[in-house]
Amino acid sequence: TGIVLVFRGLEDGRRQIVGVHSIGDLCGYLEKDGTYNFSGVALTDVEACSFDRRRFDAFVEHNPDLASALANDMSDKLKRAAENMAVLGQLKSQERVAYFLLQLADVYSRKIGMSEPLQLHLTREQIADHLGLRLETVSRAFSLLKNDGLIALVGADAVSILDRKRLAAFARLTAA
Amino acid sequence: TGIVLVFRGLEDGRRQIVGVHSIGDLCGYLEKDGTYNFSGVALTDVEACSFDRRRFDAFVEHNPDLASALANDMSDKLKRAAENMAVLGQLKSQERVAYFLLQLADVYSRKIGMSEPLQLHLTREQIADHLGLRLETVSRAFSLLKNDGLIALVGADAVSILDRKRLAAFARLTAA
DNA sequence: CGGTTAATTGATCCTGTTCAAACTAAGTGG
DNA sequence: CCACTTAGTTTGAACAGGATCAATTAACCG
Repeated sequence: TGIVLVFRGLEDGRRQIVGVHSIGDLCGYLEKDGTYNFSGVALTDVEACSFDRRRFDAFVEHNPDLASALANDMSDKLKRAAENMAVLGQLKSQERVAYFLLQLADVYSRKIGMSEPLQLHLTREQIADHLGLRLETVSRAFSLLKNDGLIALVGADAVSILDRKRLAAFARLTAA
Repeated sequence: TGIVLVFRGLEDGRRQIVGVHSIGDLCGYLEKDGTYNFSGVALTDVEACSFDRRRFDAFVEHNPDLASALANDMSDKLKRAAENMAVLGQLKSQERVAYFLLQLADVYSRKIGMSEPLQLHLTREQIADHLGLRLETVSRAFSLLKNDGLIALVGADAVSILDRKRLAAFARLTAA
């Protein structure tokens, strides 16, 4: 349970949030050698299960079903990662924010049965780090989308999607 | 053998190159369902082996070594993908180009024993699509790096790295 | 050698950054 | 209960890095 942010940081403080892990996600099991290339922060209280690497691998080896589930998970992460590259490389600020919201809505509806309005759990700055923008730009994007009637801001940490269709059209790549 | 570009395209022509596959790489084996989310172009003549999906999976199941090799490959791709996100999200044009060159040099030295000067095999536009820039910006970045004495341009499709140290310092994230 | 494609360079414009100020919401202690 | 603090958000104005448009130059090939 809980939400964990995985990110890559540069020495000068810039950082890129690389994944948002929540309930049921595998996390950090990808390092073969001892090195961790990414850092994580818990945003909420987190409950996690940890496994001994060797024993886990051994167990997987004898459970083809689990192995293929893991492979699927990886392949899914990879797909998502590639998608995010397209977002970071091609989309402009408002498109990125629109995409982010749809992605989030998708995760929520899949993990927990749809909660409207959408709880962000992330500050503007964290969203910005995720999307390769500055917090001010994210804030402006929210305002613009609100003025266009696509979303509504509920407090500072929640959003309602008012016009999903148009929002999706806005985020050229459809999330899911 | 050969070089394949994997990319994600939007309807309006923008596209993000998501991976550069060359000799020995697995390619496109990640789709569990029938859907392909990414496209590929062969830059050079390509020789590839294709396998029947079912039989391949079955074979993997009985070869733990192969299975773990595949898992390693995936995990490596994932690491690289996350790294690229940081590049796309945080670095500025010249840093991206510097990173790209180091990454390329690394691949070459690993796959083929170091070939100096570095053969790009990509047009400025393809590099731009890879780095989330425009071809003009890439060209300017090359020029600037050249004027700073970090690299030398050999014809239009090859580059010599003159000062690897400083170049690496320039690309805040070290490739490899 | 001429013709074609890609690369370079220049000038202008626009998006997002940066710096700064004002505003909001949620605590905290008197 | 209310003034005061603090962290986060919103908004504004000036600036900068890339994008875009356009023209020139270089490399390649028949």
